[in-house]
Amino acid sequence: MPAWSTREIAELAGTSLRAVRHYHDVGLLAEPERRSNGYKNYGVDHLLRLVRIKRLADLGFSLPQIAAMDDSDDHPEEALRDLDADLTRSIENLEQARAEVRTLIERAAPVDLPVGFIPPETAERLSEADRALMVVVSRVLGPRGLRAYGDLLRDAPVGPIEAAFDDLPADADEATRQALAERMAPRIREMRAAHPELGESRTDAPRGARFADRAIADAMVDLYSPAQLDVLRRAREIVAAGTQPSTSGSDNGAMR
Amino acid sequence: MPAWSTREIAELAGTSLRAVRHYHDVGLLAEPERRSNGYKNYGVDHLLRLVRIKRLADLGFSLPQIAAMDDSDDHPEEALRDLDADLTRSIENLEQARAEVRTLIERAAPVDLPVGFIPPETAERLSEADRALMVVVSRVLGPRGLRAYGDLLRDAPVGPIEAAFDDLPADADEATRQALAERMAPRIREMRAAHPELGESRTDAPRGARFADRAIADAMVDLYSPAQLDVLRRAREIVAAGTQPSTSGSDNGAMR
DNA sequence: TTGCTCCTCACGTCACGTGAGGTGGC
DNA sequence: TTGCTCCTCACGTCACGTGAGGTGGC
Repeated sequence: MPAWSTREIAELAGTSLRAVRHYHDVGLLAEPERRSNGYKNYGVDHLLRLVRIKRLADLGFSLPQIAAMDDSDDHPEEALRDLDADLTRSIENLEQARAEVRTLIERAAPVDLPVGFIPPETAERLSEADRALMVVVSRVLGPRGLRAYGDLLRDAPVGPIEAAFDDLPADADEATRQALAERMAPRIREMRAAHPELGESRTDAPRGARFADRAIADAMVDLYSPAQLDVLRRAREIVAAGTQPSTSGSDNGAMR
Repeated sequence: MPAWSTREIAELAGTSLRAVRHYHDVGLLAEPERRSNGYKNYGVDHLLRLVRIKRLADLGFSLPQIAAMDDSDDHPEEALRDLDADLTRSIENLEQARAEVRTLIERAAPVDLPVGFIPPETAERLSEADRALMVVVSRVLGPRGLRAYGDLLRDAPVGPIEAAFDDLPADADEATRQALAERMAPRIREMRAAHPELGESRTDAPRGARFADRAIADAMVDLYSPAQLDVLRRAREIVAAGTQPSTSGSDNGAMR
């Protein structure tokens, strides 16, 4: 008469002691007879069942799936095909993640910006505030709007005007701000001309153009100093004064 | 001033409401100021942090790993390489499982027997008891012993003698059992001659030859009827009487 | 008497999901 | 007053891991 202890069948089946008890708890494995001292006494039937459970679990079946299978069914074909599909899905998801991770490594790209949104060289020359703003923009715009902003950023000039804006002191006086605004206005005009699609960049925003506008405006208030915001406002006014009044709402000044 | 509600940043970041609260609970995300009514009021800084958490989590980092990262580090190269290795390991494990599942499907093989132990045609012609015994044997022997038994099973004859053994009534009388034993003895002799490696099949048993012997013997007691066991015993006696006494211990009668 | 094995609770893990029960703003 | 949103517990999920505290056999 076979007389295996819990530890023995566990080792025979290649599982842990706790796993055997867990299978008892969830009703996957019947409890065996006890000896007079209360010790469990497992037989061949338990080992067979346990080996089957362990095998199916190793293949990737969940315990409820194993419980639902007919124990006498040697070859549960449908369940196997379903499992194959599940495994394939899982593998694809992990491979997708790994591909992204490898892209990040190879291109030394920042993890925060969505891959492919803007090239790493572009990301590198952006100020902290600009990059933060880009993250907000990337969450709030639809794919079309995102592409428009990405293109804009890629072509964005980087020179003394931009540096002056980035480094503008919080207490810059009237004259300084007005002067900077006047230097920036032509730039904004150029960018809008080069990227007419920006006007419709918020039409496919997932949560609506209004929400996107407010989010971007709010973010700018948070990310730029009052002096910088004042310069942007002045520059937009100059641009507006020199052209037809825009019929679409605010536009946040075509990137600075 | 930005003023997003919990639901709003959750949707902006593409996470669930509960996830945001969970990140608060585990200290990954600071709680924002409250309005007078106790509602949370999130700002751009929270959104940036949340987007980063979500992004890293999607790539496969655990929350503790994310917590351990320097938030100002744009490109945590070492962590990315570690993650790449982790993902590769996970993918390999799943691919291994999928390969086994596909082998099972293609060859319509029974799930209980280890792949490659015996070919499916062989498995198909075994009796219930024999297959159960094989499962026990497969858990108790080492690779060398397993191979020996696999070879033995593959070559095992299937004819009237085996059928007579399988169908032996539990109340078969003396004469019947003795007659069957005499017919089986030559078969056993042949099998032992053809598979001399069987004598050492238990030398690489992971838990020791004694344990393996006892387990197999116990299993046979469970799986065969007393009449069948009696026939095996008689057949082994006949074999032993016609040959030199074996120096190695019991051998469970070379498969049945 | 001393180790060693076995037993039964029962909490911990991981990243949230899912109500329960209550309150504030329109 | 009626929905709708927000809030805070707090238990559930999944497959066990890991002690805690106690007992039996040599």
